[in-house]
Order: sequence, then structure tokens, then C-alpha cells
Amino acid sequence: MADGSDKRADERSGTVGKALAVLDEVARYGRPVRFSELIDDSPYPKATLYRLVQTLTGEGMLAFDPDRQTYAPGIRLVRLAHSAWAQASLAPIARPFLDTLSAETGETVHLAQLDAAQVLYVDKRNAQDPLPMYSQAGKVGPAYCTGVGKAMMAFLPDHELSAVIAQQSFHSFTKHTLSTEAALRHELGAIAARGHAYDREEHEPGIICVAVPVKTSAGRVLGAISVTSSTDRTTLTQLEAYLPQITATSEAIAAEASSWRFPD
Amino acid sequence: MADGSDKRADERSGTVGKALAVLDEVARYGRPVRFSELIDDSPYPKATLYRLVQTLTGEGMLAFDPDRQTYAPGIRLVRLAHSAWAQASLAPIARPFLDTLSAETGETVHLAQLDAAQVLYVDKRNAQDPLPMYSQAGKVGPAYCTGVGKAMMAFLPDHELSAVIAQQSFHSFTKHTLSTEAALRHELGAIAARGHAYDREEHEPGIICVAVPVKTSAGRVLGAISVTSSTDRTTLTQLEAYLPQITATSEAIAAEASSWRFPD
DNA sequence: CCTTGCGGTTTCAGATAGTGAAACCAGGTT
DNA sequence: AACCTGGTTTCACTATCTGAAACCGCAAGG
Repeated sequence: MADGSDKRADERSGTVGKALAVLDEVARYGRPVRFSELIDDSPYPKATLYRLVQTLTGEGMLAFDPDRQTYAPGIRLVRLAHSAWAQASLAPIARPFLDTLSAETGETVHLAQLDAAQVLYVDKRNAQDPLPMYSQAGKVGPAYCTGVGKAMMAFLPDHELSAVIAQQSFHSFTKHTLSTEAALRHELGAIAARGHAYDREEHEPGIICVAVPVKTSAGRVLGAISVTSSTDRTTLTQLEAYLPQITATSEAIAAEASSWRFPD
Repeated sequence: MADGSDKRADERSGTVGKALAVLDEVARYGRPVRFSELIDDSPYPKATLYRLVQTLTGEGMLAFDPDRQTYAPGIRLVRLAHSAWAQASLAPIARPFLDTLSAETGETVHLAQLDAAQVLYVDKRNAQDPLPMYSQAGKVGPAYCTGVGKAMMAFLPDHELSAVIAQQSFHSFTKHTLSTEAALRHELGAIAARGHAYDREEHEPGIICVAVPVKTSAGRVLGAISVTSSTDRTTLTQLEAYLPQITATSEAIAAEASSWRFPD
């Protein structure tokens, strides 16, 4: 269940910060919202929120439906979506490689990136026989208890890592969840040494995965990919057999990304 | 050639307006940009732009590459993009219907919406290979000389129509382009009466199309769809033969959208 | 018909937050 | 060493944002 426990820091001062927080809020609803709904979970007074929303609507970032009196993400945001997706996300680059990996393994494949301190799933391939799970392209999840999250964290420079860890909620989703910073840091050490991460049913019971980071040749973390399955279909050991392919995929994506967008 | 003649009104006061303008600017480049490149086409003084960019980067809307010293759309934008896409755009709803229409006609199919006074193509089916979703979304075109643009304008309420028309550039792309407001208004009248619009090589020579609006039952314009081809493959008369299917598609999309997102 | 209450909008004095000229810094070039 | 060019910081000024409160319009209820 996605509770808002680790809500983005709305309290960051600055007008644009607030405006963007509102934008996030509207987006989060996933449906048109009334002003009154927004004001409820908003830290801002009515008048302030009102002006904020007015501005955003005027700018085309929100769309106001005069009949229903609701706000929804605006068409301008859709336009931004195009270039954002094409540029900031590994998805377009990774697509063919993910297809291959998906075909080779037959299991669920994820491509994720770090958004603030959370994992953002930017693309996904379902297994032949898709199993129900939380992840979904465009969705965010916790970093400290997912394979992709840990794979990325393990290769972050110190100061960034600390910043990310500080924002983890360490909620115990299952009895396998690493629920302390110490345990997490220890695990990250092992991952860094080993080169890949596991998810041992730490987020959802029965769901396991093997994940590796996608890094530039300079070592900067761009994202991570994972092959996921469930305990009643396979085991971690069996999943590990795919490591060569997974690593190869990661490297292929990294190579493509480096030459195309992050030349050293 | 897309000159910046009808640039979005950057001069709208308000900090968020400026910030969003910067965001647009970065997005427009379609590749990582240096600060110096931004400052060139920016009306703001160096320090101001700098703080703006800093803020956006801090907010995760822009990503800064420290190695190359470049800015690109940030990961947070990707996340927003996703929900914007899912909510504000007709694309997800329309997808299956467009597929059908594409199969039935074998021609290029467009789905467009109005963004400010321009046409935003939110989805597209090529005659041959249906590429995945984000790839061709986001391109904008003029409204006064495209089938979809005119189809939408023809059913706009008066005051909105005037606002939109006021922003058209009336550049003569071809010798068929309607290049005066009077000519356009006359054509729009005919379209409103007839229910569908044509593009008679008004934007690109050799390119013709038949377009119909997508409207809620209450008559509000949501978007438009078109079937496009070229003069050396077919004629307007032949394209018109698809009208029943096109209209049916439009109505199906409208029905779905109305029940799902714009209930009356 | 006249309250009351609830969404939504507007006002206004006060202060925060944004502005931008100019100085500054780093590191390459001449 | 003097001189750029690209990026970062400073600081006094004031435009812009803030938010309590008043206001509006409508619908429910007395």
C-alpha cells in the first residue's frame, strides 16, 4: 500500500517549489480533483493554494474543467512529457535490449531509475505468464527494499547515498524487509562487492529478483534492471543463472547511453 | 521551418511562469544543454536564469550532468509526464480505436488535441509499423492549416475560437494555405455544417486528409482524429469513403472518454 | 422567505522571496 | 602575465507572494 509517508518535501521554500508540489499532488490523484480536495492535504492556506492553481492553469500545466470544477494535468505537461521521456529516461534507449532480455529469460523485466529517494519504474516487460505485482511503468516504489533500488544505491557516491538513505522510511513490508539503516548499509556493501543485488521477498511476499545497476563507464549510476519472479515458480539460485544475460543487457544499455547521451 | 514567432508568452509575470518557460526551453532542445546556450535565447539576466535553473534542478525537474555541465529534463518530469499522459491525453483511451481505424483504412491516422493555439499530435499510427507510444507524441503543428486543427476549431465556442484565431500566424506553407482570418472563418463555418474537415495540401504539398472532431455529448471539443495520405496515392474523394469509420471511431472515443473522464 | 453553511473568489497591508548589476572565480588562450 | 569566456556569488532594492479575513453565490433547511 502506497501511503504518503515519505511525501516529497513540500516545505521547500520558493514559489516554484510550491507550485510543483501542487502539480505533483494533482498528478498523484490520477483523476480530476476538486479544489476542496486539494486544500485538504495542502499545507498552504486557501488563498495561496488558489493562486497557485490559478497560475498553473493559466500556464497550461493544469487543465480546469469548468463543468465539473475539477483540475487535471494540463496539455502542456503532455507536451513536456514527450521530451522528458525521450531524454531523461533510459527507456527509449533500453527498449530493444529489454525486449531481448525478456525473450531470453521469459520472466518479468524491470527498468528503473532513482527519483529523489524512490525507485521509479520507467519500463517493464511482463513474463509470459504475468504475475500480479505492485510495479508498473510510471509507478514509484521504495528503494531500500527492492532489488533495483539496492542495486542503484550500492554504487552511489557517499554523500548522495547518505541523502537517499536519510529519506527511506524503513517500513517492514514483509518479514524479510531490511528495516534498519545498519542492515541496509551492510547489504549495500555486499552488493557493491558482488556487483548485483537480490530482492529476497523484501517488498512483496513471494516476489524475488536479481538486479544489476546500469552505470556509465565513469561509474555514475544511471538506473538498474532486474529480472523478477515468484518463489512458487523459481528460486533465487535459478534466477542467478540469468546473470550473464542481465549483466550483458546492463552493459549494452550503458554503452548505448554513454555514447548517445553521456559521452565521457 | 518552425520559427519562434508564436513563442509561448514568456513575459507572463510570476516566478513560476518563468520557471516553466525555462523548462519548456530545455525540453525544446531535445538534448542536454549548457547554461550558456540557455542564456542566449533567454530574456532573463544571467543571475536570474541561474537561480531559476538551480531551483528546477533542486526540485528534480531538471537534471544536471556535472561532467558535461549540461541540463536535461529531470526524472521528476518523467514521472509527472506519465500521469499527465494517462490523464490529460486522449491517447490511452483512444489507442484501441485508433488501431482498428488504422487497420481498416491502412492509412496514417492521427490523434490530436489543442495546446494553446496549436495542434498537438498525441498519437499516431503509421500506415505500416505502429511504433510504441511516446515516440511520436509531442510534436506540434499549426491549427489553421491542418485537418485536425480546423476540425477542432470549427466546434469551439465563440470566445475560445477568437482567442485561438488571434494566435494563428497565417503563414502560407503552400499555395493552398488559407492565409486570412476571413477565409479561415468561412471554411470553419462549412466544416461545422458538414461535420468534418479537409486538409487540401494546406500545410505540406501532396499531403491531404479528412478529419473529424472528438466531442463530448455536451459538445465540448476534446480533440480530433484524421486519416491522412498523399495525392500520389489517393484522392480526397477516396479518403472521404472512410468517413463512416472515422466518425464511428471518433464517437467511440468520445463515448469512452465521456463515461470515463468527462461524465456529464 | 429568510438563515446557515459550504465551496470558491477577492482584497490588502505586510514581508518574503526574487531581481539583476556587478564583482568574482576558475581554467583555458593568446 | 594579461586576457578571455563560462559559470557562481553578492547585495541592496522592490516586485511578488502571502494569508487572515471578508466576500460571494448557491443549496439545504428551518
